[in-house]
Amino acid sequence: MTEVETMSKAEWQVMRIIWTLGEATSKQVIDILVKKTDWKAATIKTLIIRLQKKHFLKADEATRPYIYQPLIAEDQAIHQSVNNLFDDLCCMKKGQAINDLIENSEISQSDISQMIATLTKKQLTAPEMVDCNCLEADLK
Amino acid sequence: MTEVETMSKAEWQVMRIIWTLGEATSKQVIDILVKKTDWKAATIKTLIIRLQKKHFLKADEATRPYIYQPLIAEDQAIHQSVNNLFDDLCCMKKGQAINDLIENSEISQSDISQMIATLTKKQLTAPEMVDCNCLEADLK
DNA sequence: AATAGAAGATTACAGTTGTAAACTGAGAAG
DNA sequence: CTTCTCAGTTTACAACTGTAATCTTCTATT
Repeated sequence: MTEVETMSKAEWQVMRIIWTLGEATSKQVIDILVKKTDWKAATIKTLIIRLQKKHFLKADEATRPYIYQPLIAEDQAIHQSVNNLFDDLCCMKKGQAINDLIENSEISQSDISQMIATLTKKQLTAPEMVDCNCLEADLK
Repeated sequence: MTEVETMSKAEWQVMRIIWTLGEATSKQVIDILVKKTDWKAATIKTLIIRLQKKHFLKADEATRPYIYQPLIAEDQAIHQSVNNLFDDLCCMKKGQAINDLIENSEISQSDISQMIATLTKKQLTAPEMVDCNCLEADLK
């Protein structure tokens, strides 16, 4: 049962293009993705249609090559995806997972400063240990 | 085409139990997950079978209630899942995504210190800006 | 106006996933 | 030895995904 509509990996690639361009025609999306992947134009069209059905994208049908616009902000979509994944992890492992991510990602100076600030603040109230709840029934 | 076998969300829940216990019988897994979710025992059995087919789990069939053991380490599985997700994100957005994660996760003192250390080291060589490659063909 | 080419819509099809019932075999209980 | 029960195996089925071909309908061009 799909409580909340989710974006598949392939659909995500389409959204990235449109988020970055702000809005786009199918031709723009297709041109870029045909270079970037092995997909055929028809595949990309299918993805665009599915994204509309899922309400992640809408077509401005005023003019003829439709102009597709995102119905969800990139930041929000990222937040949802990342949270969706982290919700599955053992609480105890999240810190290590994030550290791993920091090590393996290219991050700008300003984002690093931001993170250090966030962490420094968090340090004031952080628990000595976080314990594993993998065997417990979900509260709530 | 599935280059690398992946674990579905439901399957992940089964693995969590077994990782945490080290090894387990199906009954142990079922008892815990029946409390934790709405799944029926049969559903959990299916998941165990699929995990075996995917080589994430093996059954020690020496004794009769089989004893299931993980064939992949939790840390490694987490690393793979997290990377798999982050590979889809716009490079420019990863820093913010990680920061968001830090804000929303419960993290222990020692993990925080570790992260600050990682970040401090990273600061020495981090770029001023990371730029978006969403519209570019994949290099490599 | 006739027509080609592009853009959008419809149909397709196999593999994965969520979800589970039904069946079977082996050990426990009588 | 027979029978019940539990664990393990098979089968099931719809939704979602990856992947795409085909069909239809505009729009621009001759």
